[in-house]
Amino acid sequence: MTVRGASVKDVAQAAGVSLGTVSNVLNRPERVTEKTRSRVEQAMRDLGFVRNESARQLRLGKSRTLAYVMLDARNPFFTDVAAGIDDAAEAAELSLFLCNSDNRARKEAEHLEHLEQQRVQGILITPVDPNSELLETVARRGTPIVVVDRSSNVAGFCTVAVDDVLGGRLAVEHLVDQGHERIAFVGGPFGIGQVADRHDGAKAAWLAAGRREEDFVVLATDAPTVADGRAAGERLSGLPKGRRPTAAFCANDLLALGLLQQTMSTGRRIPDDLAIVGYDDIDFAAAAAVPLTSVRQPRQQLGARAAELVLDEANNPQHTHQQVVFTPELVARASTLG
Amino acid sequence: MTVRGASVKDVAQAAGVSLGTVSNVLNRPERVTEKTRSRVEQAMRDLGFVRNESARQLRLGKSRTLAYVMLDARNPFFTDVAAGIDDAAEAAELSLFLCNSDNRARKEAEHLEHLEQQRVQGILITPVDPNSELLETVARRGTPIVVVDRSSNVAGFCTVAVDDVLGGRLAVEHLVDQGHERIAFVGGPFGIGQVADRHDGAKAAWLAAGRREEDFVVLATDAPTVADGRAAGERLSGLPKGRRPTAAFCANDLLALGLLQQTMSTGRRIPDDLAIVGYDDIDFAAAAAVPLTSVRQPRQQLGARAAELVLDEANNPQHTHQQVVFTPELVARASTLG
DNA sequence: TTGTACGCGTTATCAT
DNA sequence: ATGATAACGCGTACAA
Repeated sequence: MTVRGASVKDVAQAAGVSLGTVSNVLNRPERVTEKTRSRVEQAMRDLGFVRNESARQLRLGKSRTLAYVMLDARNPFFTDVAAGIDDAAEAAELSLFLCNSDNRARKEAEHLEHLEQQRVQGILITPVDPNSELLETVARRGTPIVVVDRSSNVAGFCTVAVDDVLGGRLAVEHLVDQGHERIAFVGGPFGIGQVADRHDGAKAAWLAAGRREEDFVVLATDAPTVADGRAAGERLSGLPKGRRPTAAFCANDLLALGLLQQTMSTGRRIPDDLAIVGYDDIDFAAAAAVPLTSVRQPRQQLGARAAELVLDEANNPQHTHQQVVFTPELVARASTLG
Repeated sequence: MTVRGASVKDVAQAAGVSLGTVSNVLNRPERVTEKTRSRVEQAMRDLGFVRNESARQLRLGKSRTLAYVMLDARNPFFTDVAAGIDDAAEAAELSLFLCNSDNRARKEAEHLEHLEQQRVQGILITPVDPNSELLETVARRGTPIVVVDRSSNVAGFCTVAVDDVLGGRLAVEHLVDQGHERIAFVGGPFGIGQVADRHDGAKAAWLAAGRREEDFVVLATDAPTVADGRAAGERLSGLPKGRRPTAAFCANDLLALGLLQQTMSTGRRIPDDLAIVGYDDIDFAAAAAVPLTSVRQPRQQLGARAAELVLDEANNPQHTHQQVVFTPELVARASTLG
């Protein structure tokens, strides 16, 4: 019964109606008699008819799709952002496609170009490099773009970000308040803007508090992952006791959780032997064995707001670009509170 | 300079060549003189030309896309599976789009239909209900489908799964080996096949070990999340000491981590006061403060194998459907080892 | 290199 | 209410 790739024509023929009627059944069912409509629908089922979105889009000029190009699909922070976007997309009756750039510029570029060629309604992206030319080019060519979780020097699109410098500052001010006199910053690579900003805010706060530069120890990691957090923990343990920091601020919660686990597994206690502050406040942070103090970003809101902006650009001719900056917030928990 | 939606025609005109030549520049650049080619390319840049994937696809009949419809994009297990798929997609030079059904049949159906209409090369899916008619229908209409992490009674597509009944059994046999005489199963909703199978395997193993049915306590949860794991922990604490299980097997690691955290936060010790076994062996499991014993599924392999199968179905006329079942493996860690 | 038929659904027009 | 027909959107492939 089923025919590979039945078209509207085939359906019309099978149902004994004209092509226009089939189209009406699909797009304006109220104009068709109950009886003929059900006959057409039966024919569609019999033939296994599937509307060809390409042909449709070609005619209509736009798709019903939004896309989010994620920096790291395995980091809960980004999937939470995606959830915020998804809610907004659903409300607008669009489907959301998630693409993972996996922190690689090449893959990101391929996704961007592919999406652009698909004529998606808009692209949300947490880019490897927010100042990349390609972003600007794609925006200029006409696809609405919103950069999520980064601001950018480049014009041509909206950005929705959280003030990472401030976040770094909040973390360190908290540690200073707790009386720490030597701390570590754990994070990397510094090519990731979020990491660099958090570091800069942290260091500035440290110096502003009158602490010494040499008491701000930087432990650079290859990637902001749990595994690297554990590795950083091993390096910390290796330091002579006198030079060992009493607290660590990690560029994200994955690093913090790795560090926390490594520290506890060697019998040291948190926060007595080492206080830890993370960043992002992912669900796993509060659920850690020693609940993690973390800098919270409004991640779902970040996504939702970004989606709003991209839809506005897609639909509102009066749209003007804007840079939204949310304020992070420190959530103090047991990992720093004696 | 940039014109909204310049087409090959516009480019041809601007470059002073024919439409066919532009097409050649795009698809068979070697057939075009260096000189005209660069002239055409310059025109493309000037006009901001973007290839229209719809028109292309319409002509070629297929897309360069693979899609994975995930049951829960926020569960690390599924993002790990997605990573496995992504590697395979990349090797085949296809882009992978991730869609999140968020465990809702309606959303899943919309994604499926949309993807089908897009004529994606294949759909990988961890379905809400592997026996749903829609899956079979989509497969019958011609889109290659592979069901991931579930087997199905329905014919018409390949499945790649892990033996969840066996997984449940391994978990409980381990607990029996450790001498536990009363255990809890934490999981739900039971409408999720994975949950039901793990429960069934667990219970069967318990009875097979000669333990009593009433010593197998079921704590049903609303969702397999960290928050629900914590809630289950509170219910456990509420049981009178004599009737309280000494071990818990959780339907996934999220539940286990929640339970672990709640237990420790009330000063009880793991595994002395409560032994815990999780399921999936996500990265966070080993990184928990008390490293979690868990049933490991080969999640990246699961994804990679599924991608292979869907590509085989898409490209090999001799393709025959197959049901692949991987074997899970218990990874014993401190959360059960005294 | 060029010209042109083609893929397929949408929409409009005129006729029945 | 439905039929018949054609123009359209745009890139591709192939004959000339």
